[in-house]
Parts: sequence; structure tokens; C-alpha cells
Amino acid sequence: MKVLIVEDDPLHRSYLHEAVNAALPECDTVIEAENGTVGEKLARDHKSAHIVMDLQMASRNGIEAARTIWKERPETRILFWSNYSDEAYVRGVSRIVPDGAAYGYVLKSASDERLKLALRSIFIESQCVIDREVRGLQQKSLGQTNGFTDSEYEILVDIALGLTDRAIAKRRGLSLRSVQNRLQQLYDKLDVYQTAGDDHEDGRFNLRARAVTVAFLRKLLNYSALERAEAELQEWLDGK
Amino acid sequence: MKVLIVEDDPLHRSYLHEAVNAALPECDTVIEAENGTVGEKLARDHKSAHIVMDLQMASRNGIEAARTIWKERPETRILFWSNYSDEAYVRGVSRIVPDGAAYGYVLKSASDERLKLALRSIFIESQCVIDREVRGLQQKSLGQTNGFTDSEYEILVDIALGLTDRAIAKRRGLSLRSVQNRLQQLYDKLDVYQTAGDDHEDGRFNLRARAVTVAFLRKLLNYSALERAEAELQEWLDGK
DNA sequence: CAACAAGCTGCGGGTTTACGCAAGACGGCG
DNA sequence: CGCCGTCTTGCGTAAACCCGCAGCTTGTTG
Repeated sequence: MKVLIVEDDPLHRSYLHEAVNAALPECDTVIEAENGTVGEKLARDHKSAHIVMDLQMASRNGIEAARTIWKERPETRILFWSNYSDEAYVRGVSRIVPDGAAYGYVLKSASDERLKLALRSIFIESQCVIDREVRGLQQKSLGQTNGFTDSEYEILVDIALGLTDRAIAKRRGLSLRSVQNRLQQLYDKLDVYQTAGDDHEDGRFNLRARAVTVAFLRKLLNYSALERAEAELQEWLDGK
Repeated sequence: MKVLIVEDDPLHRSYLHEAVNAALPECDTVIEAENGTVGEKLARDHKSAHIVMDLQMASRNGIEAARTIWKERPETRILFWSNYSDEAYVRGVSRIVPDGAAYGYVLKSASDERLKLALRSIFIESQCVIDREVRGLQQKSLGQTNGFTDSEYEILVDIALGLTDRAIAKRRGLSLRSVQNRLQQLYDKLDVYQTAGDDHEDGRFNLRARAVTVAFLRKLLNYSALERAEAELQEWLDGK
């Protein structure tokens, strides 16, 4: 059995290496990659079926890498090991995991025990292991209660990218008015409004910009999500 | 000699601990804090004059902590040890360092040697040590060439927060038109424009939102900067 | 099948933005 | 002092945005 580790930070990498050795005596080879690009390549070359992957990496982040890896070999088992449980990451991951694939999401703050357990569960037992904290987000986001639907999230990303209503309409195949409707829903859910309640104009917000900021502060968006969205946008722009 | 380490990640923390021991034999006590809040407290209690500090921490980030520490004891020597060299961090740090204080900024990707050297230079020789990569940013940002002036940066933050032109005018004591002027400067420098060059409307951007995104992608802004700005805004709003 | 909720769309109008034009205000310099 | 560049401000306009009102198309349910 071989395990591939994809992780930026040398300290974390060697920690993972040890953890894998300790948790999986049946593992005879451990390979290391220090960023997503190398990770993809090694996964391909070695046909790795067991991967531990960091999410936040400089060169090519974990979500991107995982997507292409899963595209080529959907039965690959991947354990995401991340510092954060931003909703943006969670959403990003659950959008790319293939049906029935075994995967895991464990926070770096988890104990050694927890990590080892997750390693065994996923790689040996083919079970999904999702950190409790992450799980909470996932359900809130999928169950519509208080969560954001895909269309709401989509339009959030679009205004975050700085598109006009018209451009969004064209991109998503909607009318102008529909775009604005969705925006309204979004503002509503994010609880942004003009603060115009007072007698004279006071601390007014530009709803569009404010929505993006609030989403950021709530970790609904983060750098990595923006980066991906921007790449998709460019792709779309090129394809006219 | 005492050294205080303020760092989120247990692995990095113990690595730092060792590095300090190795680099500074004259150091007899090493104290550790796992977030900014605790860091501030320990700095106060121990009157620490030598601190190594991570920037990105969950509870209270390094910049906030450093600011209050320096406010109470400006001669404190602080070495910032960070994963990133985002312009937002660099700008944030250089805005709070007191005149003539010895401080340092070293990236986590630097070699052991470099880190040890920086520790000695700052704590023993009272010299500033700024990572070359960071240095580059700093100069570009302070020297006006291609960099952003304070007023440009300020208005960038304001629209990122989602304020309207009017609100910005009030907050900064300017006329509406002046705010819009500065916005124009900003758009210019960020190189955002309507893409209206074509015959019919195509990939139009909402300049205001686009500017924020571009700034994010260029690391001119990041989560921590937003968080701080938001806190300041709330403060201002409360003070009417 | 009728009834209903949810989403799409057009119309219309009040606000906010983006930005050209031009008239002061201020500081440095020969 | 007079010239000049930078910054501020007002006026005015076209476009974009926010959003209420109302007619339509759907999928769902009793």
C-alpha cells in the first residue's frame, strides 16, 4: 500500500509522514509532494489510490488538485487535512467529490488519535470521515435552513467577481430582472440593507459591495474560492 | 533573557522553541502563547522585550496583538514570522511599528539559518531584519512608483467595506466628488475598466466590486485586513 | 383538475455611480 | 511674485443599481 502526501509546509509534511507510518503499518511507501501541481503529477505517475492533501497551498490548491485527480481516477481516496473549516472550502470540496467515493475532512487542530483513526477508516475501511465541525457546516449549507442555495451562492460569486447585472444575466442565461431578484434574495439572507431606517441618511451601504464583504467575513467566500471563480470567469470570457 | 513565542500551530511553536534555544544560548526562559489574546497578556505580565509572533492567528491576529504590545512598551522587539508576504500584511505591519523600534519579518519558508540569524540580529544587535521578498513589497508600496498611496489604500478599504460614496465622504471629511476622484485614481491604478471597447456591450464590470476583487487577488487586501477595517468601521459607526 | 408556492420576466421610477468639464486652493520653485 | 502641478469641489449626464407591482410559466399537492 502506498500513500501520497500533498502538503505545503515541511513541518506538517513530516508530521503527516510519521502519522501515516504509525497508523498504517500495512503501508510500505510514502511519497511526498510540496504543492498541488507536483501532487497531481505524482498521483498520476504512481496511480496513487490513497492521498492525504492539504487544502491551502500556494501553487495549486488542494481542491483544484483533487478535482483533476478524481476526474482521472474517481475511486481514489482522499483525506483533506486543513487548518480551516471555511464554508467556502467545505462547499468547494463537496462539489467535487464523486458519487460513492470515500473521502475525509479533518482539521489540523484535531488530535493525533483522531487523525490516525481517520486514516484507517478511509484508507482501510473505505468510510467517509468528516470532522464534526465541518459536518455542521455541510448540513446547514445543504439543508436549506439558513443555508445558501446553489443559485444564491452562484450569484454571490458573480458579484464578488465584479460582474454587472447584465453580464451575469448573459453568463447564466437569465433576464436582467431575474438576476436582480436573486440579488435581492442574497441581500436578504446575508442581512445587508441600507441602514436607511433613520431620519436622515446616515451609514448607508452599497449593498452589492457590502454583501461580498459580509460573505467574506462569514467565510462563505475566501481567497481560494475567489481564485477558482476568477479562473472560471476567464475561461468563459475567452470562450466568448 | 526571556523570549515569548506567539504562534497558533503547535508544530511551528515547538519548532520555534528549538530554534530560539539553538540561536540564543543567552536566553534562559521561553514562554509560549497559542494566540494573540494570550500573547498580549503574557507580554504584559512578563514585560517581555523579545517576542516572536505569527501573523495569522484565529483568535486575535499578530498585527492587533503587536499593536497593543507596542503601544504599552514601544521598545519591545518583535520578530514577525509568517507564511505569507501579502502586501496587506506588510502594510499593516509597517503602519504600527514605532519609530526606531527593532523588528523583523521573516517568512516561514526561510531556512533555519536565516531564522536563527534574524533572531540574533534583532534580539541581540537591535537590528531590523526584513525578508528580501517582503522588503521588495515595502519599497514598492512606500515609494510611489506603481505603489498605492495612503489615500488610495484608504478608499480601497472603504469600498471593500461596502460604504457608499456619501458615507465615505462623511467618514473621511471629503466632498462627494473628491471621493469619486479618488475612486477613479484607484480604478486606474488597479487597471480595472469597463471592457466597453467593443461594438456592443460585452464583459462589462462593475468597477467598484471589481476593484475589490482585483485587490484581493493581488493580496493588497486579505481577510485579516478586512477584519481590522470592519472593526474600525463599527467603532466609527458607534461614535456616530 | 384546481389551487398554490416558487421562480422568471417586463415596466417604471427613485438613487447611486462613473466621469468629463472647469473653477478655486495650496505648496514649491525659478 | 508669477507659473505650474496636485488636490478639492461643484455641475451635469448617461448608465447602472435597487426594488415594488404584476402577469406568466412551472412543478407540487390535495
